Amino acid sequence: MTETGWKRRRVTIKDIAAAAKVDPSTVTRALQNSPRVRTATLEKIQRLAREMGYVPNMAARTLVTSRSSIIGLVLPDMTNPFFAELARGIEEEASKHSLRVLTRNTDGVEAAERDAIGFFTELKVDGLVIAMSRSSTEYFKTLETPVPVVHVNRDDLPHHVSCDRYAGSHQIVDHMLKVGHRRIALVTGPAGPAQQPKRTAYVDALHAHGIEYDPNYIFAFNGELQDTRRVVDELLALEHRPTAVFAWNDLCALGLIRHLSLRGLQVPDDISVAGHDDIAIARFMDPPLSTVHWPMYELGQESIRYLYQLRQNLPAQPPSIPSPTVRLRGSIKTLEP
Amino acid sequence: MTETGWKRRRVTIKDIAAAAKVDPSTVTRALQNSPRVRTATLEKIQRLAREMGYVPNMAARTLVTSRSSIIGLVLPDMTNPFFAELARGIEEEASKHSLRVLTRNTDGVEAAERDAIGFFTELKVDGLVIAMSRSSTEYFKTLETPVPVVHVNRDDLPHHVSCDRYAGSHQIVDHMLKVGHRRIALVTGPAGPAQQPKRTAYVDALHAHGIEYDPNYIFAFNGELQDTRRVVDELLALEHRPTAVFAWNDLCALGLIRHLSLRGLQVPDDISVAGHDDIAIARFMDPPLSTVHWPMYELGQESIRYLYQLRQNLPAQPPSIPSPTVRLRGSIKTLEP
DNA sequence: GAAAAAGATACAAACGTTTGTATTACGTTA
DNA sequence: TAACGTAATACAAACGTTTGTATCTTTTTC
Repeated sequence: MTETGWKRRRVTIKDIAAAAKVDPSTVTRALQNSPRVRTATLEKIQRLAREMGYVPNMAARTLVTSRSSIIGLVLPDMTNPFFAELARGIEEEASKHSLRVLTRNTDGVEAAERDAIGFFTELKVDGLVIAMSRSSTEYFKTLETPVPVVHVNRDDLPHHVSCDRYAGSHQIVDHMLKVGHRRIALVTGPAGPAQQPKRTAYVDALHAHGIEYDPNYIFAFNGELQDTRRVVDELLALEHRPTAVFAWNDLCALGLIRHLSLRGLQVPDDISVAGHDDIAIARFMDPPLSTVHWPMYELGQESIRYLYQLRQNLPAQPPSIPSPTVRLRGSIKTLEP
Repeated sequence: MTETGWKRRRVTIKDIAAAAKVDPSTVTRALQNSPRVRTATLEKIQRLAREMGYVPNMAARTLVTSRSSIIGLVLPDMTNPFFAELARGIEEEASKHSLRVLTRNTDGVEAAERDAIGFFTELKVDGLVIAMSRSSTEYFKTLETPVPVVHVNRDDLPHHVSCDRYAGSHQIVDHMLKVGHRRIALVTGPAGPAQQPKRTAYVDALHAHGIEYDPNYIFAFNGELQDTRRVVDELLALEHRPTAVFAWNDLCALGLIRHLSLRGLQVPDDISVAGHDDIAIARFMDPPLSTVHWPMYELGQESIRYLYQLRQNLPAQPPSIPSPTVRLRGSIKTLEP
């Protein structure tokens, strides 16, 4: 008749109630520090709960309150450092509000995204953070979730957290122009809300320096790292090879640098490269990557704060995130003036 | 009296029961394709459920069945590509069993780890995958979780999924020796189960080539990327500078290469570097990193399969994962013989 | 054609909380 | 000291499922 190894029943509120000779409802209230219960009783109950190793049953609680203290996070791929950073920001901030985060990857597939949203509503999450979704504006407009939703990097949707897509890109292209580059290639990524502002910034910056933009210097990158090889091939096939490239993002820049190197071109001596996002490894690349710092971690934090306000029907206004800034490191070369 | 915008009550099993003129219990059974209900009824109910937009209430289900279809994942930091890969493997495999994955980061802090485990039990997860935990063997041995636990990369614990820590390391050091290196430095990481096997493999490989290992060539790296700078400084301060370095992991290698470069040493021409883990960007580094491929994705998958067996009390034996293999790329130079 | 077997469905309790309301106990005031 | 207000606690219903058992039908068997 040994004690250990017995799969003993979990201790519930009723057990505590019995031990304290009190009604279960009183236990609940004591546990949430309600002023309705006398201090002495409250303390006794809390002590008992601790001693007996009480651990609340979330399911039961959720059933009656229909809130789960879970917030759902939908993103393309957390393996991508860019999103991983977001996830950390969200998690950190969520834990301050004692909210938990459940993450689903969608690989940018719209169906997966909708499925994830379905799952989360089923789970009665307290809120939803959706990052970089591919789904259409219409879909979200008609979507009736019983919970608040905050979108990250989707300026076109009602409740979003984002920052200036134009400014950073403009600034870094402008910088390249200022240090003497005249032929600058732009590598664009898969269609999405980030597409247009970057392109406009690029064109504008060129114009401001009296340069007409040349469509031949714009390359479409499909988002897969391997695809950078093709881009490099095309880029080097140009009659007047660009002296600088503004890459879709840092990962893209990484791939470009790699394949340029394979083709015998050193960055930045033979060609300059700028990235976007400033993922953690950017500064450890060789050469360290000059890039636009996109504050994913902070965006994550803000999205939770925003959600939190929304949740209690506060008159929440979209948080304002400072404009992204340019981080100059070693991958852009100053040309002779 | 418009329809839209009304916050209408969620449809429950009872609603369907009413609509189908049948008992709720029959609806439940129909929904889980029980043979106890007549085919005609079953189809009617399922159709109704679809039409009425029924979505099950997880909380209620969990309350009565005490299973949540959620499995908890505890890892140090999903921002780290190494663990991100694991998470994807787990998620992918879990979704095949229609299990969902909830992730918590612990930053390698033991307290955070225990808290996470507590939270997950509270949530009544169906299983727990714990990766690279710092907590002591004793803790886990005495830990009484009501759910099965699988450890990733913890060969010392009862239920684990891992692969040969010795083989890959031995192989890559052996390779460096074979191509002519004689002074090979080892960079070790923070204490953990991976520590000893790597070191032993290193020492053994040296011995096999008739070389006595020199403690001065072993460097302790604290796991923070910035710390690689110090390591490089110490390394270069050596009287007889090593011609090759076996780094703790790929990220460490990245940092080392970076700081070596800052000090004017090119990899692999001036010094060779080998990594460990083979994270996604390893092949895109400059030079592409020679490393030991550690199959985190597969380990993730296996951990779920294992968990699944454990969960139904099958006589589950730890899955066997093939030994990690060496991926030779450009970061190890062949010296003159 | 009656009894037995099987098939289909209904009943009811349970899971562990939370919360609005009812009740009791205790001071306070007139 | 009776009436009252308030503080503390108890009662009971509800949340939406699941599941063992009971009941009612239909089919099979002799």
